[in-house]
Parts: sequence; C-alpha cells; structure tokens
Amino acid sequence: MRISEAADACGLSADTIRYYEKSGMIPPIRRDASGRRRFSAADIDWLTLIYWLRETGMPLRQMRRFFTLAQGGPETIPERRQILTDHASELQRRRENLDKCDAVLAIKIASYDQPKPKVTP
Amino acid sequence: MRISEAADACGLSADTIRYYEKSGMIPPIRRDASGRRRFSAADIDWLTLIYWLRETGMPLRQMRRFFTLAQGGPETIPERRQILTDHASELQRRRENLDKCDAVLAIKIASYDQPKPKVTP
DNA sequence: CCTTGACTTGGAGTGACTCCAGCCGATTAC
DNA sequence: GTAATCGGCTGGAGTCACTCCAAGTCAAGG
Repeated sequence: MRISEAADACGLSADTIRYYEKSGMIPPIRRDASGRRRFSAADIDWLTLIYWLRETGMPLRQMRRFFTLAQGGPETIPERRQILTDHASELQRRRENLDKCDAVLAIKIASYDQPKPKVTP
Repeated sequence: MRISEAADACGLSADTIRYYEKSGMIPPIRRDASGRRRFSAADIDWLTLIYWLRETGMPLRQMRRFFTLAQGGPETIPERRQILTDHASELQRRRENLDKCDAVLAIKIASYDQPKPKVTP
C-alpha cells in the first residue's frame, strides 16, 4: 500500500502519517526501491488505532509512550492496558462535557425563542 | 470581579481570557482607575458560554463570528441560533466518535487478555 | 518604607498539525 | 523517445490556540 491508500484506509492524512513517522509514534515504514513508503496490513492496523486515539483527543506524548511500550515485550502489557483504560475514562469525562454543553446550548437557543421574559407581564 | 475571580468563575485561565479579549471574542472588559479589568456578571455569563463552546471544540473563528453577531441587533438571532444548532449537531458527531473509540479500545484491551488466539489448537 | 502579590503588556515558545517549494521516479500520451 | 503528468519525497515555513515569561505598575499589610 502506498501512502495515499494508507491515508484513505486509516483516516489520517498523508501529511499526518509522515509527521507521525518523523516523530516516532509509528514504526519506520518499509520503503520500496525508489524510497517510497509501502504500508503493511499491520501498519494500517496501528494507524487505525492511532486515528481513533487522536480523534478522541489523546495527546501525542501519550501515543508515543504507548508505541514505545508496544515495541517492548509482553511485560509492557499492563502499562499499555492502563493507558487504554485511562483513555476510556477520559472519554467518559468528555461524554459528560458534551452533555453539559448540550444543556447550555439548549438553554441559549431557547432564550432566542423567548427573547425578553418580562417580569410579571 | 477581578481577572483571577473571573477565571475561577468561568473555567478559563486568566491568560486565555486576556487572549480572547485581544483577539476580539469577548467585549473589551471595563477597567478600573489603575487599568485592571473589572468583570460584570454579563461578562462572566458570556465567558461561561465561551468556555463550554471551547471545551467541546468550537473553533475560535466561529466564536468570533458568533460574538460579532451578538454585538449586532436581534436581526442577527437567526444566524446565531444556526451557529448553536450546528454546534449541537457537531456534538452529536463527537458523541458517535466517542462510542466508536470505546469499541476500539474495548477490543484492544480484550486482546491483551487473550493475547494469542491459536488457530485450531 | 518595604515587601508581597495580583495585575499589566508585549513577545517568545509549544503542540499538533498543514501547506508548500523544489526535487525525483514512474506512467501515460503523442 | 521524450514530454507531460502524477504521486511521493524532504525540509522548512505557517497556523491555531493557547501558555509562559520578563519587566513593569499598583495597592495593601507589617
């Protein structure tokens, strides 16, 4: 797979993939004879996970940590699991924020329908 | 109210409030004799709305647009309402993303518990 | 009067991209 | 066969939304 196909497959842009490779959040991608990246299915899997972590706001620092651990052996699994479960709790917090914001928006929008509530009309 | 109190009240940092004032997303705040900002209750209300919009990822460009409209008369209400309802749909999209990411995380976490599914053992 | 602490400004630094110039190699068009 | 086009390469500049800092002002407390 070439970078444009990889980008389509995982949802990240080609620029972002190159940037992630440069900054060590994904393994160095294999190159063909003319120096172009060729992505394996495993690369795509990794990029897809990264895509979802990013999409829900995981900082790159933490992704990098996760990647470094994944390079190590299975003894790093507990910490990897911890990072993912921590992120899952973060998602819960975000969901609550969305709810709160929904409420604020609903109140604000409603206030446009009843623009000036008179005091004892 | 002074800036530190305003920051506590709305959830934004003092630096962020100053930045938002500089870049025209909130009205210029009244100053006291020695040039310090004094925040009214209306200022805090505005900042609190801004806080929730930002917290759920509204770009500053759009907040600025919304603020500019709010400076205008009630004839800008339809567009203001539109911005808020658009943002509410965006929140819905984000909520779906969170769900999707939850699923991806659950699968990944589960894979640590059953690390190597043997093919017909 | 001196210190402390909260505030002011302008400007530099950061994270995470995003875009672009200028180059190279492969494919297609004539 | 060679010209044009396409996709990809690198390094570096630009952007967005802060965040931090230096250097200065001002007010209150001891």
